[in-house]
Amino acid sequence: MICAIIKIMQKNQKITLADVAEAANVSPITVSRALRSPDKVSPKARDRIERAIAQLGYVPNPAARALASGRTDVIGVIIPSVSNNVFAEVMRGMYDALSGSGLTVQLATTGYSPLAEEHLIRVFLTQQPSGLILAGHDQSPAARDLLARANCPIVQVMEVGPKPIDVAVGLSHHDGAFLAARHLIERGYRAPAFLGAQMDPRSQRRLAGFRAAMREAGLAEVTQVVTTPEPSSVSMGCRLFADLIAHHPQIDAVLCNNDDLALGVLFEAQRRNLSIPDRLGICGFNDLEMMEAAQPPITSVQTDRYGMGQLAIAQIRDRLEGRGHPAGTSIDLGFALQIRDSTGGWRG
Amino acid sequence: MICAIIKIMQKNQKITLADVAEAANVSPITVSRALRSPDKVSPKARDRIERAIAQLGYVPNPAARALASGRTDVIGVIIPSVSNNVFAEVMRGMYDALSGSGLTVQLATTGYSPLAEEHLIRVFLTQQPSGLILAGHDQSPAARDLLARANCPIVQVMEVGPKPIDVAVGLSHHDGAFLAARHLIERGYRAPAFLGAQMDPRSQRRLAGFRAAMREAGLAEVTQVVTTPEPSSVSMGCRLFADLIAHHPQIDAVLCNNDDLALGVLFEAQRRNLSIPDRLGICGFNDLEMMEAAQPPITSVQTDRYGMGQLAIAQIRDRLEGRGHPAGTSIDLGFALQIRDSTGGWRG
DNA sequence: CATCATGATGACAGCGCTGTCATTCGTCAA
DNA sequence: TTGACGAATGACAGCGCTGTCATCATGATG
Repeated sequence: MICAIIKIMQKNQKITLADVAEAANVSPITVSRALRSPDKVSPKARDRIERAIAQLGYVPNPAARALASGRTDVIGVIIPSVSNNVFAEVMRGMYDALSGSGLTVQLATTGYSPLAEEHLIRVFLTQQPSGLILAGHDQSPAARDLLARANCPIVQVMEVGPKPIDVAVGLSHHDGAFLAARHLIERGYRAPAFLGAQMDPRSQRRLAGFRAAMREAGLAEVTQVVTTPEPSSVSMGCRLFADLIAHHPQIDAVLCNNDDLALGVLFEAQRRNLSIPDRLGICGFNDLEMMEAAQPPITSVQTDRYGMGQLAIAQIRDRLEGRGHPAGTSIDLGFALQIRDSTGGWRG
Repeated sequence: MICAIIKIMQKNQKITLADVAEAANVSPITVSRALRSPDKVSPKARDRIERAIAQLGYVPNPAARALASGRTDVIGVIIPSVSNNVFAEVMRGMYDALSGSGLTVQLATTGYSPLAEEHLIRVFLTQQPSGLILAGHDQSPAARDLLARANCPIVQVMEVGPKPIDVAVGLSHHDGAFLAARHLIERGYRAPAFLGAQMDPRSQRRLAGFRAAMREAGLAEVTQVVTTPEPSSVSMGCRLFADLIAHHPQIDAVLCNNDDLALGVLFEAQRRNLSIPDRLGICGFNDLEMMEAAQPPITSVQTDRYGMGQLAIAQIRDRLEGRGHPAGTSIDLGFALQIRDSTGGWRG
């Protein structure tokens, strides 16, 4: 075996499965099997093969594997944007859940364009992916059509909705915002406003939840809503709030579409010496780590973004192994309103 | 052509290059050429081929392409962690620079482990990538060895250092921190401290820059340094600062390893009613968007993370087209100290 | 001892595309 | 009209691996 290995190394070329086979003195197909389903190869052969692989530093060629098998071991992930820190946590969950699976994530971004999403879905699907992960439920009809025909697990993350294409993992943004808005009302705020940037579908549903709570409380009339299609940021929170308070000084609380905005509102309110939570209540969405650290700590709707990513990958892995939830399942990870000082704190 | 297309569609199978060829009434190889180098195909044929591609919805199979050509159109990107918001901006720059190139990014994370990095480099390199992007200059000797032998462009991002493997795009973290520390001294702070979490090599160099400035000012004796290997976060900033001020109440300024920590320091100082910038100066690193929005706005060392990502991809694209900088080039994107109220503000 | 089931292994072809040549065709100068 | 030349196109083989089926050795069974 040693001399076989030396001979092969001397070729100084890419090490292929055939080289490993030669070194281990078996046929290529046996090496392939040892890699794919080790239990179908005798321990003796397996041992020799493993040793040969280690000594030659063999790494399988995924292109050849994909071509021959028609599968790719690639999970396509289509999200609106990489710089949205909400997705960063989701991605982290995915990468962690991937480990040891031989699967790879292929990330693509739509820039919040449904057409771009449709195109990416089309491209991914022709590539025979092991799975597809999409953000949200608002795929175009054509895209849903493509996806319905797909023969790989499809997970919609971020949100649960009425009709998952296959499996959905997320939460109800409507309900989260509804609960947060109701909390503001319970705390005695009588003129809450909604601040939103980058009004994607999930933001729209949060807004709807806010409105529903206001209607319920008979406050629909006094409610103010300020939104912008521009990306969300802390400075945007400052600007939107400055705009809001300039035109509607009677506002006494703000439900923010996300935590970046909430932090901006906090800063801007501090600049204007509006005392929090007495003069102004602030509530965010997502509960980024910094909400609790802020001064005062900011109330927010906690979402399990890391868990969403993890679970999405886990679902696909389960499916590939014949387990997992059936098509049509929604997994609601829920949310938890984290009540902090910015809305008056916890009153047992 | 129409009836050829109908015939092909009826097979209801994957559309291959051969199908396109049949529909366009040319040989497969001509279709391949039309895709790869359109100028080598007559306009007439090209037109028919393009029409056939559109009507059939043909998408090339990258696995087959990779196998046949020995190239993959994949750029491997190896970074420590996806949840570090510094890398999010870099990634955004990369994705933007990728558009229209047919190239794809394959992201992998090391979890700050040099061994994991070495393994990933090995795996990526055997895959014949179009390029490789690495974070920093601290690859293991074995990894550098592998990389030196690689026959694809390699870009080290985040940092410029003495001996780039191929091309480096970044800045001097030492100098950035040095300048920031000197600024604190110029502002009259006489007992500055350094706060650091997740002390990766770049953080170490920032610390070195801080120390150099302190020595220069003859303040090495009074200097305090608090670090932790744990991940950086706003709450970690609160905790580290609480720890620091408890043991060393004489501290009058803090240079933070990054902006998360700086924000945490701001919040914690506010909780303790330490007035900023009079009782305490705060300086961050990276200049995340929220630094300017904070109350008071926080001084920070601005870095062009988006530009780094963009330039890294642009370098690889240039190289693939035979242009671009020669091996051994370092591109220093520099930094800019953004002086704000948290260190006393700008004094012309 | 013959028969069969079982597990282990191998031969063969082909996945979809592209590199390398060879061939065809039209065009122009001699 | 002929030959030479370049542009356009095609034939062929093979990239590295795996699915399918066939083969072989082994031990269990009656």
